[in-house]
Amino acid sequence: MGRSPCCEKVGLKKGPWTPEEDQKLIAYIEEFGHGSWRALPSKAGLQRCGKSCRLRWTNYLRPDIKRGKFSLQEEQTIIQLHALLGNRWSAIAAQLPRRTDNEIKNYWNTHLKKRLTRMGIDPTTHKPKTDTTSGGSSNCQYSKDSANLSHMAQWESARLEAEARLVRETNKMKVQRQLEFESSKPQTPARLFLNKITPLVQPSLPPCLDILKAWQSSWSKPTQSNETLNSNNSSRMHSMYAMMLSNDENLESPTSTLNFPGTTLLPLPPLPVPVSIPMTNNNNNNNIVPFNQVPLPLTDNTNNDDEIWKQFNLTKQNTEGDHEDDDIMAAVEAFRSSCGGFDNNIPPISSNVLQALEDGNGGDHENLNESSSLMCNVNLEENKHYWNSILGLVNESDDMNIVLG
DNA sequence: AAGTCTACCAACCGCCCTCAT
DNA sequence: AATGAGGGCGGTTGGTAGACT
Repeated sequence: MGRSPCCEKVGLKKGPWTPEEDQKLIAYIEEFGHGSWRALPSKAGLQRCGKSCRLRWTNYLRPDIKRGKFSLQEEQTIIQLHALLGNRWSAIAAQLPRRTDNEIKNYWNTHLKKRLTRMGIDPTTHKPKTDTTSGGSSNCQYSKDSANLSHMAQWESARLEAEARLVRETNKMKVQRQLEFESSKPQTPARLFLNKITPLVQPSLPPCLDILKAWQSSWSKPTQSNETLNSNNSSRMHSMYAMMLSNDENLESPTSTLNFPGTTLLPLPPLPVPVSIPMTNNNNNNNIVPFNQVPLPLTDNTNNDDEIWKQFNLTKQNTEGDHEDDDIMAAVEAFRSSCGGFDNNIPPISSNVLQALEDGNGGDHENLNESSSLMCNVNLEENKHYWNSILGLVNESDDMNIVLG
């Protein structure tokens, strides 16, 4: 026995909304709020089902929706989060202020997915597609490049997950404090959610700082060992190919500190010092901060990633076998140790992303330890090679586009 | 100019989850 | 515990506009 339909379908209009219908819906909601969606159409004088009204409002009519072209930063965020969360569009949307899950989903399907595919990356797994039908040295080189990309992705994935856990750990303490604080002052209005989020006051922090910081660290700092890289474990790819993918448009981003200046590899400029975002930005929010804007609890702008991973490995040894989340917690501990404690002003990350991470999308935990040692073993020459390889891949991709186009 | 193809995206559909009863 | 309402979510469809032949 199936569910009864949400409304009588007979006589109800379907298809595109007219401006008059939009106006009716807006006027009603602005005056009375949506209340029960099922009851709304008749009250508002609309020949639509409640579900249709809800979709129209949440995906199109809400005043706090940002429309138009996605920025490079947004693209990067989508790809990163998709790699972590898969097709959990609502969770991804929660990290992109003023974008709806539907819009992100469409953008993924029509733009990003194709771009990934064109780059030889499986958009589902975020792994490089392996071509077993052909051989040759160029393919060997490509495999190595892909492996390097994977290793970078492992690092990023680990960082993202560790960050999320780190912030959550901090928030457990903060929520309690905040509740205590809130109970001592008048209640603020509940936040409106755009797919459960609201537009946020953008902090001045450069987006994706965490990832870029990690990149800069791995790039700029020679490491101690020359152990061979193990390339058989691929992981998810994040912003490094987001930049590659964006190459067919404009690599210059107002927020990116990374550039591909032709074929010349230039040192990356120093990143700004992370600034703390106040726990309560503005008055009425749930302290949700875009995923990519959660600052690392760094106390200065020195490069401490190597130290982090040293600490990580030490902690890992001490906690091995305790829990499936040991890797993450070890990383958290490493952060904690290297940073000299938590920054008390770290904002929380939205719960759905954290939940998604916890729900099993941290499936690469087992790679964390390996990726840590891998990253520690990447030497400067290999990093140079890595970036040159990316340039090569990007150029190759462009050439292919020209030929195919 | 007309027909066809392609990309885009708003909207729909059906399943799932939560909550109240 | 079972049931149903309400709403959220992700996959898919279909209309439309622009590009191409």
